[in-house]
Amino acid sequence: MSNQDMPKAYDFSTVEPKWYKYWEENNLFRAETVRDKPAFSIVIPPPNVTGSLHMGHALNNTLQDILCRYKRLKGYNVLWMPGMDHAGIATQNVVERNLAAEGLDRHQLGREGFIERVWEWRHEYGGKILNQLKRLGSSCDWSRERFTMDEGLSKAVRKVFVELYEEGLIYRGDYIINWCPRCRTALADLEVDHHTQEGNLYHLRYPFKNGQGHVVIATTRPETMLGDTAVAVNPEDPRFQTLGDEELVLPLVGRSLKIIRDSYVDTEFGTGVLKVTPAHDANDFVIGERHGLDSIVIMDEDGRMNAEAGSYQGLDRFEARKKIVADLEAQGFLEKIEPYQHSVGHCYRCKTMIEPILSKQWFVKVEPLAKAAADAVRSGETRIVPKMWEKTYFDWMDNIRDWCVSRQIWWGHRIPAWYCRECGEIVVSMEDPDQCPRCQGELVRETDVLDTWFSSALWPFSTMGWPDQAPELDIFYPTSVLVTGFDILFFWVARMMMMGIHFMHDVPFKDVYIHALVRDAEGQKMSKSKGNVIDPLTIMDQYGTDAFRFTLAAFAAQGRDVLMSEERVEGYRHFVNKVWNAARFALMNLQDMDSGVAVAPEDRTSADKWILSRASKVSDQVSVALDEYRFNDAAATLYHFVWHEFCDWYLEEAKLTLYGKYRPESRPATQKTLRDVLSAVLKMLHPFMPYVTEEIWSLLPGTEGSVMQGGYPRMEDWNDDQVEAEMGLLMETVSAVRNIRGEMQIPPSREIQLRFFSNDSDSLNKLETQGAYISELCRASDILWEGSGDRPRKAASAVCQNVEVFIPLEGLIDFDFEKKRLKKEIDKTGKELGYANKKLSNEDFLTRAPEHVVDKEREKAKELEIRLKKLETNYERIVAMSS
RNA sequence: AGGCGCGUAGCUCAGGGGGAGAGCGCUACCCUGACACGGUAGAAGUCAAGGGUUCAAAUCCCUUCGCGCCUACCA
Repeated sequence: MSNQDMPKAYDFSTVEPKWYKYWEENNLFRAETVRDKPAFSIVIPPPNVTGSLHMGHALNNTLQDILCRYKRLKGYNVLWMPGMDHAGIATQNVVERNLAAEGLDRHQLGREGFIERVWEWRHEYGGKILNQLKRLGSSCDWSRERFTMDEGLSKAVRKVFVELYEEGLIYRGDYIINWCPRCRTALADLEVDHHTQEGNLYHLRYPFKNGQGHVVIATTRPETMLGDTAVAVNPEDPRFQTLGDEELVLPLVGRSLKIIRDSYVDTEFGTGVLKVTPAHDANDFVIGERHGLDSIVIMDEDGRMNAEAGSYQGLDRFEARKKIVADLEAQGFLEKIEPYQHSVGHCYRCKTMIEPILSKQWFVKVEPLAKAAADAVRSGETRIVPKMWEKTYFDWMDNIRDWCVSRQIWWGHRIPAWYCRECGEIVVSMEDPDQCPRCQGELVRETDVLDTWFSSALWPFSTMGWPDQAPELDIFYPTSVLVTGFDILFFWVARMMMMGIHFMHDVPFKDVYIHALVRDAEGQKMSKSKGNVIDPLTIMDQYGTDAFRFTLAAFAAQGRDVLMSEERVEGYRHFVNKVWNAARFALMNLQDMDSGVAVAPEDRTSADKWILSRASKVSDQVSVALDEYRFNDAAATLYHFVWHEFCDWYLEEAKLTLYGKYRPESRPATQKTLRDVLSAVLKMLHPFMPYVTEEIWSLLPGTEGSVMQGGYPRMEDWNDDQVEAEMGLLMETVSAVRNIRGEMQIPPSREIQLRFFSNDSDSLNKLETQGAYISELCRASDILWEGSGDRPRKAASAVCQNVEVFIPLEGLIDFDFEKKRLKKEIDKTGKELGYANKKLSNEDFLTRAPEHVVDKEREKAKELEIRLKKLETNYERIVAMSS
């Protein structure tokens, strides 16, 4: 393919589709179970089977892909383990909705039938997100794709459950849990979202049994009074010191209530009297335990009142509230209702208001696991990046509560526990038991399934074949890094730490890189309900995957949220196009290149040596940035280098040699330089923009295979500070002349004369050897290298380091304007000099500041002084001219 | 209620003790044989406010104000 086939504008839509297929067909993402290369491994945060790609996924997976592609270039044996999560409640909800559309519900199908339907759904519609990840360019090893409900992972889950049970770290008990009446399941504390909302504080009168008055209690949930088994006051509260052992009568119910003393009661809140409902409030439950109170559950799993609620049985909890309040009022037990704002828990899946209910659930005793997990971070075995998240992690680990792992749904890992009908024995085992080992009685299996996060907690080792012996475990565990958002730090990261350490005796990852959340341009969290969601697929359709990925990387600064806006993506689309056109230029000029030709250092022009030196430094900087997860730095470094050094300066200079205008004999060396630097650029950019770099690579002469093969560019030999300084002066000079041209409104077509003066013959000589560049880049027809001597009288001037340049342009220069321009320069230089001198005259600065800082300041002052003198001389000359 | 983070150019953000930066936008000139998704040049900031530490503070510490987030059992 020649440049004639390369369109002027990069068209991602024709380029992108072919390459992903090529990569997959050539197994370029395949991890090997060999040990002759260093290993680098990442497990993907498994997306939900129900999920579709959103901005969070796009950021998360782009960053992982950048690391994986970068490490592959660096010669690592890379495993990026992909897979999906069965997402218990979410998936069950989706399938139940589909059933509802057919007029069915899951109970009509029965457990087996329903689960079958879920599997059908999973195979037919689930996991479309994986194709979206491919669209994004994710270089996962798809041959190893796993699912949290597949056979191997189910085995791992069962083994972990059984072992923890045998170790006494899993138990079953009555506990107050968060109940979602819509999902009809228990939820872990973490699965409850609290938001403040408007409610009422109801003040109720509870009369004394002896008929002598009443106490007033305050509650936000009056319907729970039906389950009250005591009333509590603070033992320190002076208002209740005279209270004896009188009992109260619970209104509407007639039950006798003791008055207990408990320091939990806040004397400041409400009336200082607390109704105690152990079965429906987490705090009351604790108080009930302390005082040996009865617990009366008054609701069923739908949130309707049960038989314990007497005449209210069958009413929904909110209807019951209305009716109870009305009845209390009618009977004179309602003192007042005041509006009250309070925080109420909602199901994180379906947003239904949760109800705390006492019930029998399975728990993991996590304190010992959490302690080990915290210690592993404290000791540095696992590093959390950025470090600020460590504190959050420790706070949670140190105050952790037991983890309720049973869920009353059907889709998930069914708990491997059996109950004996005869003797009540509980059997937990790897193999399904036939009969009770104690009394040979009939066993029934637990109907609950495990929390989805139970299986994802095992992800780093279950995906690699555990509990079987698998070479992957030896080679790739612990994984190198986990890339994730902080929103699942507790749900997932913390639990993987606990399980990994406990079962693998080693941390699951060496680094945890926590990236930002993606928000919209206003800083709002993107959510469907707010309607501010930007769909990554739409963005990719419009701007191309490479531009999108580069945008994500460029704005993924540590500890900051990413505000996504389309303008930015558009900006980086321009960058992709710039890269494309730089390649187009290169290909036009490399047609006749002899790849085999030997190039000696002296064959190269200064510009060649300069760009090689710059590329060398940039490759180091990008490397260091990526090693430290500073994706935005890496992206910015590349952007600046490619656009503002390679394109703006090098290509312009290379044109002279390539077109035979300057050192035509260096053409082969410049061709080789151009090719080599472009090739290095493609490799460095490849992790960020895989598609366009692969396309250009395939067109570039002298390349073979994929851009991701053959290693990261090694260019340390090209480092050359001297040539960089030389080119620095050239660029400064050219910019100074262009500045004058611009400010003086000298038309670009107008050629000018330049006259250089300097008492430093070395600098002048070096510039002179590059006179051709200067004349081309400044559009100067005539350059005089004068060293010392009389400065031209009618000319604009500039000072660049130790060189002065004059542009004699009688008739074109507005001398008043030149006067103003020079004055501005003089003021600026004078100000800087004053500042430097002030520092240098400060005795404390001279004695206390480090020597190199003082030296630098002295040097600066000296340079500024010389510069100022020259500027002033030139200024006076102009003044003399115009008077 | 505690904890964390953030206030830097018109916008979006880097930087994080010794010369205020980038992208976009804006202004002027230019379709020069890679690119107008482009080129050259330019204007633009009391680095939220106040105090402290230091020879030196946008940067470290404290306070205040504004914004965001996380955690929590005030009925």
